[in-house]
Amino acid sequence: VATIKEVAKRAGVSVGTVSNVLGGSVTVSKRLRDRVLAAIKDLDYYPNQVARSLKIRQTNMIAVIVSDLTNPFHIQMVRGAEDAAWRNNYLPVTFNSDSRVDRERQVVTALRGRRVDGIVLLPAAPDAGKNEHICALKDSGVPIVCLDHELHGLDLDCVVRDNFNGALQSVRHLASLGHRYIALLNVEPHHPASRDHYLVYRQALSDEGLEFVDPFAVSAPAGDAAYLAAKSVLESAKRPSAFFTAGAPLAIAVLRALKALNLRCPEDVSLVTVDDPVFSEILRPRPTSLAQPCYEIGWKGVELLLQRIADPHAKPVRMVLEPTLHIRESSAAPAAARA
Amino acid sequence: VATIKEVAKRAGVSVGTVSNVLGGSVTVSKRLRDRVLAAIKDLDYYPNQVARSLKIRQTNMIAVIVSDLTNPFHIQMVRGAEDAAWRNNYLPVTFNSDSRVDRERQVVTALRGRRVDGIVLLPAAPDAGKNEHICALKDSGVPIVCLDHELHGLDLDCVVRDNFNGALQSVRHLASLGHRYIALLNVEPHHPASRDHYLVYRQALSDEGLEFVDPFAVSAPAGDAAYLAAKSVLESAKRPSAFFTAGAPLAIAVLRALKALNLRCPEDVSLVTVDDPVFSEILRPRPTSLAQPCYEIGWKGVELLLQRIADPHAKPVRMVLEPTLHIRESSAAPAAARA
DNA sequence: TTGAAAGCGCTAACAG
DNA sequence: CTGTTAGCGCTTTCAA
Repeated sequence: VATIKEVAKRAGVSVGTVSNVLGGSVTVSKRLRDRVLAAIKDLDYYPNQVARSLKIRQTNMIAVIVSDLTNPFHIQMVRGAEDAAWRNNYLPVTFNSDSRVDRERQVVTALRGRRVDGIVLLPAAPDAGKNEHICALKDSGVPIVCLDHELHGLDLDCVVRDNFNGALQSVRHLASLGHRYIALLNVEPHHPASRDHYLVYRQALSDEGLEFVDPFAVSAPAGDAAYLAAKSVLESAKRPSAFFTAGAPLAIAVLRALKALNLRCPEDVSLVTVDDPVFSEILRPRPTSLAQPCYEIGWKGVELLLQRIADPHAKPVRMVLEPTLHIRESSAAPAAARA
Repeated sequence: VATIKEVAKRAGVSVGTVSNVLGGSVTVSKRLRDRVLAAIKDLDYYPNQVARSLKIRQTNMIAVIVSDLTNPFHIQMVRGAEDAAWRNNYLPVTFNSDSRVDRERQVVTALRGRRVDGIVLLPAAPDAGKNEHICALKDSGVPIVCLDHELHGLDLDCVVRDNFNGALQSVRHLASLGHRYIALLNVEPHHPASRDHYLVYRQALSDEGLEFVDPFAVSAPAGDAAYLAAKSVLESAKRPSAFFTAGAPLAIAVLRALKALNLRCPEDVSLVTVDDPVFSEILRPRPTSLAQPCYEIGWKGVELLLQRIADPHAKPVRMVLEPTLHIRESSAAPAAARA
């Protein structure tokens, strides 16, 4: 591989001149510039960014770390972050901690040595107290912005989504359709968003003057447990005419339960769910759902990061992005209202 | 950020000594080593890998480029590649070309400057002739291995999957269950694997002495087109008792068609499909499917790459990995055989 | 404008 | 064993 010195020799100029045609602030005469360009082409020369990084003390790379590459939400964040980085002339390099704190630690350690200019991070352990490696990273002065979580006590820039307004919208949509009894199938109780969903659900019910029926608010991780939970709700004497579910796996569970009970959606029971980029495409009926601003989280995340790089001492920002309700086939007026 | 010089000063030794305790081949006396270690800890020193890379002329990074991060197959390849890289003390950095050749070109160009030690690549344009950037990359001496495709005329190491044995196994499985008429729902005709599937399907039928019925072999991209195609086959006077589908979206289409016609799976019609890591989990009945060795492709890809790095002049290797048939609920003996 | 030269932080001889 | 030093390839003063 050719070096700048070889290019200089072949063009009959000094290395300084080559460096200048390569983008220095100094202008080079057309005559020399042409010779240099020709030499570059002849030698198939690519400037060594490693050397350049060492000299200018920045790498022009930003790292994108997510905790679960198999999670479609995370993927969208990666895509958003990548696009924003490219657009700003940074090279996005992405890493997957695979939800393992030790792997995340490895990545972070490697990155420190590699001198990336900044990191957008979707943490592997958002709640647990095991984040000293992040803390050390921050203390060492590497700009970090946290995606989709706030790290307890770390005071980082972060961009998160608003679970409140979204869930509120969903329940209101159902209420405005005429539903009086709306059930909730929530994520497992210890999930970070679980409490939010529950609170907002109750809030929305009372806003709309609807009765809260305790056994209509259930939660389950996914799969058969969720199916059974949904089924039990639907078998109540006073069956709800609508369901709000906190995720696609849960929506699928409700759909299975409906089928098992010979009920139709949306004719007998309406459904609104937190969106999932994959399942929304294939579910029938097409689910009315709350699209999550994941791509935007990634995008805004690197924008925030770039600001932070530009001004390391600014006050940390907390940005919150709204989901959007997409009304599709799974929600309709209840049979009672239509009769 | 601390440098090796500062560490040396604080420990009262030379930089050479620090470098040696940091992993040089030379041994350092315990006394000095302890002082150095202490200084490193005090200063929170992380060796600058950029400088190191410049000096030793290798970065210890390998790049993983896939064309579609939203594709679960690609994700698994990334995971396999990452794990293999970490295990071999390389830092895997992954990139997503988003199926755009221009983005892939950007990535590849950036990587050349960055001097990654090697690249495993799932090309954005496996068939099209628009791969001079890959060609140039190869000519410049960067080790590359190609995943899941062979690049026309480029003579690279590659690791691909075997579509033959897998499809063969699938049809044989159905035949051994007693099915006499097995339909094929193939991917769209111009898809690279389409022809393979078709050929193997016919081969397998003739191996098993089964009749090939031309209208039973159909193809469609996905969604409603696939649904309609499946439905038309199932409405034939002499309906097949089993289906082999070339992917999860197609399997879903068959399932939808069965439901629409009031047929059950596997009681009325059996189904075997090429596996999909996501859908297999949620489909009911659980599909008998041909698991694709995607994780292994990624893993073996970097192993091959490491060999290539070790011996740049070895003859390129073409490694082919077999899928595995997982027998689940969607395949059973046909009603006729059970009666 | 152009060229010469001093490093960026690290490793690897080499000499002591 | 330890210290000194010459670069790795590039950018950036500083003189000419």
